[in-house]
Amino acid sequence: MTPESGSQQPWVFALNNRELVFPDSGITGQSPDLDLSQIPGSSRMTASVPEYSSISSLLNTFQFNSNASSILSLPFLALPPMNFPDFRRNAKCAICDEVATGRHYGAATCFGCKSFWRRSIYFQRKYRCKFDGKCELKKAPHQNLCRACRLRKCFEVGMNPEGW
Amino acid sequence: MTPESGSQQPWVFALNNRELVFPDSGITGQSPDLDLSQIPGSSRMTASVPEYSSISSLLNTFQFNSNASSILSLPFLALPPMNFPDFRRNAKCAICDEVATGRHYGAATCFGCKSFWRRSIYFQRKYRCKFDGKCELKKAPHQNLCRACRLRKCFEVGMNPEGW
DNA sequence: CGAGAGAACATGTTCTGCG
DNA sequence: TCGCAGAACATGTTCTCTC
Ligand SMILES: [Zn+2]
Ligand SMILES: [Zn+2]
Ligand SMILES: [Zn+2]
Ligand SMILES: [Zn+2]
Repeated sequence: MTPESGSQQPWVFALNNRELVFPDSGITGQSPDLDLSQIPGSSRMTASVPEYSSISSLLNTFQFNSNASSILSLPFLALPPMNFPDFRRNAKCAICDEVATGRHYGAATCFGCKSFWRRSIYFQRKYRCKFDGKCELKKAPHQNLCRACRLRKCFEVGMNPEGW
Repeated sequence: MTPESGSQQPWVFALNNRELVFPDSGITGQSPDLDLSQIPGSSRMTASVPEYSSISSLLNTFQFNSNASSILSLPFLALPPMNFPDFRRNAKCAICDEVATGRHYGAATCFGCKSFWRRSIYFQRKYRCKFDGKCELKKAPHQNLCRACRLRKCFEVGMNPEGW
């Protein structure tokens, strides 16, 4: 699937390593903290977006039609600017099932995952999953998220260990 | 409504200040940490319980038919022993919308409310509600429960400030 | 002003000791 | 062995600072 196919459809572009375009909204801009070359298999990523009225529908469509080799970089790529209409209500944390509060260490995450990442890096934590390494990162009563699976996902999504 | 009316119905009794009876299950026992005289309006409390198969249905029926003057003492009163079948899955925190993990400071609460109470007492915290003093004590993303309303409910339910 | 890093603080979960 | 108080630790939210 390439931008040329399906002529009637608008497209979401990663123009190059540092630029995203949302043609439907007219938003075009550079993202200084975005470096696609560091995300495996995502140096060129496009997706068909038939139509959308909110961030959440855009993200869903983007995810559904994407031909990227790794789905894990999607939340990172698809994150629109903070002033995009609707962002705050609809953006999902790239790590867990919370609402994202903004970009933290390069990814759209909630406050919890932001702090978890900072502390894990600062203390150089090593975790081991008690199960199959595929834990669902969803909050349940009286139980924290699996630390090993949470930290692994932080790395996969490309969170920056050094801040900025 | 008194135990004498509706002869066919089983009853839940607070026999006296320190004893509860669940006739349907045959459970009778003393509860050393139960002192009804300290709960306003609850020195004599009875309720009709037509039938029940689990704690949750018992609690619902108890709450619905109770003629107690204050509904706030119900979770305290209705709490069965920890070894009662089904307790762990069905007991609700007397303060918030979590699952209760046991009796803490005299009430059936979750770990969170247990710690909140201990710290509030230890540090002698005074809180002021930002709203109308009737906040719903239900967890929402990126927001803590209203401290003032939470602590007030802890007192109303009769949590013990001194531990035991 | 707004966004976000890091510190400070509040909250929630697990561990330890005791009865 | 079990229940729970309190301590210890982990997690989550708010504040402060800088850009
Ligand atoms: Zn998260
Ligand atoms: Zn895991
Ligand atoms: Zn609670
Ligand atoms: Zn309140």
